[in-house]
Amino acid sequence: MEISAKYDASKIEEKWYKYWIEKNYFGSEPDDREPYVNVIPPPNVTGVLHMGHMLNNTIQDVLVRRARQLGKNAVWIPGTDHASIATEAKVVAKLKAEGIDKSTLTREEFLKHAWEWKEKHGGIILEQLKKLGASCDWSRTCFTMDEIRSKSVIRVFVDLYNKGLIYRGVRMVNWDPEAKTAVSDEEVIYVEEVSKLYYVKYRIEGEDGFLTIATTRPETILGDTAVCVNPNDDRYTHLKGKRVIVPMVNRTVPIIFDEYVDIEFGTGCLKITPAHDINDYEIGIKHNLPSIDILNDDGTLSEQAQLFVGVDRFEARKLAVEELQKSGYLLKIEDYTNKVGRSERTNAVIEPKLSMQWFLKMENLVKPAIEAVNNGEIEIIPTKFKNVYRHWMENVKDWCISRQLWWGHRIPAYYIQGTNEFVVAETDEEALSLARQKINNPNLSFSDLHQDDDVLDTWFSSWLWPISVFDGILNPDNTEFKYYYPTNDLVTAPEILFFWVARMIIAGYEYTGEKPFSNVYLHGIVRDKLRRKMSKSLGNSPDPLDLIAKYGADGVRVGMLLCAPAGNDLLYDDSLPEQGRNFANKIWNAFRLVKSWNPDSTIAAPEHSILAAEWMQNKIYEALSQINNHFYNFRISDALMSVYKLFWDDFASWYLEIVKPEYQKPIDLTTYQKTIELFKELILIIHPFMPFISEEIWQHLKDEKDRDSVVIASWPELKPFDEKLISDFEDCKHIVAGIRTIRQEKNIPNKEKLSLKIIINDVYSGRFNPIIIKLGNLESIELTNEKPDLASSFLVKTTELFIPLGNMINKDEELKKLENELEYQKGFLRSVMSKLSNEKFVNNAPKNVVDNELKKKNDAEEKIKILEEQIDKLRK
RNA sequence: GGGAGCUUAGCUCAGCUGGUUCAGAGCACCUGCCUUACAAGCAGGGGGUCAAUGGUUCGAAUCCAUUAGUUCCCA
Repeated sequence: MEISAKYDASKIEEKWYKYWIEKNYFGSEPDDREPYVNVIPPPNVTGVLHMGHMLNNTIQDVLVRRARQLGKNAVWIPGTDHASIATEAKVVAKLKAEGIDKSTLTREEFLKHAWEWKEKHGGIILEQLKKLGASCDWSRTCFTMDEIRSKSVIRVFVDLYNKGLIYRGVRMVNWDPEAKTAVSDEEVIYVEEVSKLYYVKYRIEGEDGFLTIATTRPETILGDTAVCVNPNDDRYTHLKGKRVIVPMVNRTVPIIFDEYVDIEFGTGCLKITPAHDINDYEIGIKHNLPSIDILNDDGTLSEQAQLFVGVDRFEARKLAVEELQKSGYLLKIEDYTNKVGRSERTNAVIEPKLSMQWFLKMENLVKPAIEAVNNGEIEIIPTKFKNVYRHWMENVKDWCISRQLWWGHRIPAYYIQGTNEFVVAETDEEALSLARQKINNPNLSFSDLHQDDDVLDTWFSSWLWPISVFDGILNPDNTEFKYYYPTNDLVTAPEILFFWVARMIIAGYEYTGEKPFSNVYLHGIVRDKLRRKMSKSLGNSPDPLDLIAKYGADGVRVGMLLCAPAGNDLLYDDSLPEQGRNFANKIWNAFRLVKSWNPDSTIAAPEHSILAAEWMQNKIYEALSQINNHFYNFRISDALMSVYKLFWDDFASWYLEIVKPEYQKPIDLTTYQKTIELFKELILIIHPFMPFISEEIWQHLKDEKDRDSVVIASWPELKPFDEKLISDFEDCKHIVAGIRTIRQEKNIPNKEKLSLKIIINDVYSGRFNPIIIKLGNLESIELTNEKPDLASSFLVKTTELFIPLGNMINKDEELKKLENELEYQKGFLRSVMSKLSNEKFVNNAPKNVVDNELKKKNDAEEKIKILEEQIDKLRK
């Protein structure tokens, strides 16, 4: 069989993914095994796969595949999120491009377009995840707006309302004038921007004097209802009880006194616009001021502004400045840097705006969720995020859950026309019946009811995700929910710790009385080399599918993981997937080598091969114990690094080099079979990280006893390993390296055989001498008491080794080498002695530490003695 | 303004409750090799006063304090 020297991932990935799906290896049904359950953080229906998804889903897939190999009933639930604002914006834009304005459509017509759009684009990411090798149970794919999930959301809303936890109220909200909806605090991004600070004079009523205020938003002067100074500010105490005239609109408003005002900032005099600033709003309530809302929903000025009506707020700012300048009220303009809030979705500047919204009371809901993380029932990894979580939860504010959009779950509140009453119900029928009771009118008809026009925040559906994917809200007694819930590991980015994770924990305790998952694993954000976030606008994000095509899915997975310790950002660079691809190629070539061998049952296994196999087996168990431990601690990149070194360094560079037969010579059957066994164990450990190449090779190596696919084959069982044997082999490696170094120094070709003399002592076991002979290409190893003449020497621990080289020896060079080594050892001994001669150290330090220092002392003295003898001998 | 974190080799990071050879890994780098599994490779090698200062201790990269730089969260 002809096997390519270069591993070509593109040839096999699709084939094996199809095979896994056909065999339904990723499917799961409740049974008597222990379940292992992860839910995908549902990607947005508007999105396409980006690097963040690659990292997130690679980590999940590694965890799920390993759990499956560990014999658990593993299931990974995929799905998507309807993303109210983002999707509505996309659909509006698409319609606009087709010449259709949203305002000309009815709600039903618009939703029809939205669903069409969703059907067409909504599943793209999930399809792309298959290319990555994601082992999701696709038959369980959910969508936050499908029937079960929608009904669950409505059920929960009604329930919380009936519990008195949902209320309707006028509040200052973050208004996105572009999307024309309120957004939550978490969806506002504050960025420092350069703007201007305008100093404006307000005439004091009935006097000639002025008060000067400083503002960044002169257009809001039109909505001023007071001017405020600090009562401790001596400059203004004489103004008590006076009023000022607001420029442009000539309204008189009171001068009020409140310690909120910072005496140092600006002029120490603050204009108060309760309708358009959260702090002003609170002062307004405290001082009983009226609110004048000068803005329309789209960010243009309203009738109430009196001036610039219908003009956009930023244009109005310019006009206001001109007007103030003309009338002489503008004193000066300064450059000023302040933080401006922008909508995460539309990037529009957020307006604080008073409006009627729905809120969820959080105060009591968060309590069990705080407790669960405090007492470790839910672990957050890395733990530093526990603080962040606690801080947010303890200062949580009521959640504004309504959005002025059409795409989403419509709020199930029905207003009874002609009254100020409303009812909240899961269905139209129930609403009607409740409404009839409420106003005591049995003749009320459905046409007298009007359902709230708003929809719920998208997070109000995703916070139920681990429950609702198993229909646990509507049917809490169903078998699947009982079997699969609570889930195990939630893998996501720290960005959505509050948006999503915290709220899922809250919902978990409120609706199931249990945690929704045991571990929250937060990974970093994928950035470019300059630490910039990957973004479309910067153009610094590679297309993941291109990367998969170029480096193979396995290569990309390894690349993402190698550099992604928990909670640390990943600085993406093409060299990462390249390293992954190279690793795949290494595995491939090791396979090619083994495949090329011709086993011969008539040959006896050479001693070096038997020893190598024994060592390799122990080494695998040693590594496996580390790898298992890394997994236990969610140190996925460390686990991968251990696998990488185990395969590349130990198996390929050492083991295979030892057992490799001479060119075109057959290999003994025992070694051949043992090599295949070891290779298979390695493939099993590699599989979670590199599913495709591991399957390809498994298919070639497996025999009748083995499972049909590596996907369902068991993770190797950890067995005890011989640490002394492993450490003896380390000595053997050092000896081989010592020989190679001498070859390189003296320019001795590998083909030329050498001999090695080892001075007999109590510590050197000689156990791996046959291996040293093979790898060092030695004629012989001779154990002796005589230090030979004309030989190059080196030390491994306290064992002296010599390679006789006759007249190739340069005495001066050898002397110099030995003297350098001697100097180093003497210095080392001095530092050890300084510890040992310190009485306090000897008396206070634990015995094992002191003993260790004594051993270091003895070793150093031994080495010094050896080196001095060698130097003496050379000098003679 | 409040809070949290980070600062260890050129880069990205390990280093658990202070004490295994005056600190490890991967990548990068340097030197020599196209040695029929792999140049997407092999063999060998160099490189860090652990941000600074002070303290606790027999002993500090590790604990404490201060300072500087930096990132994030909240307002």
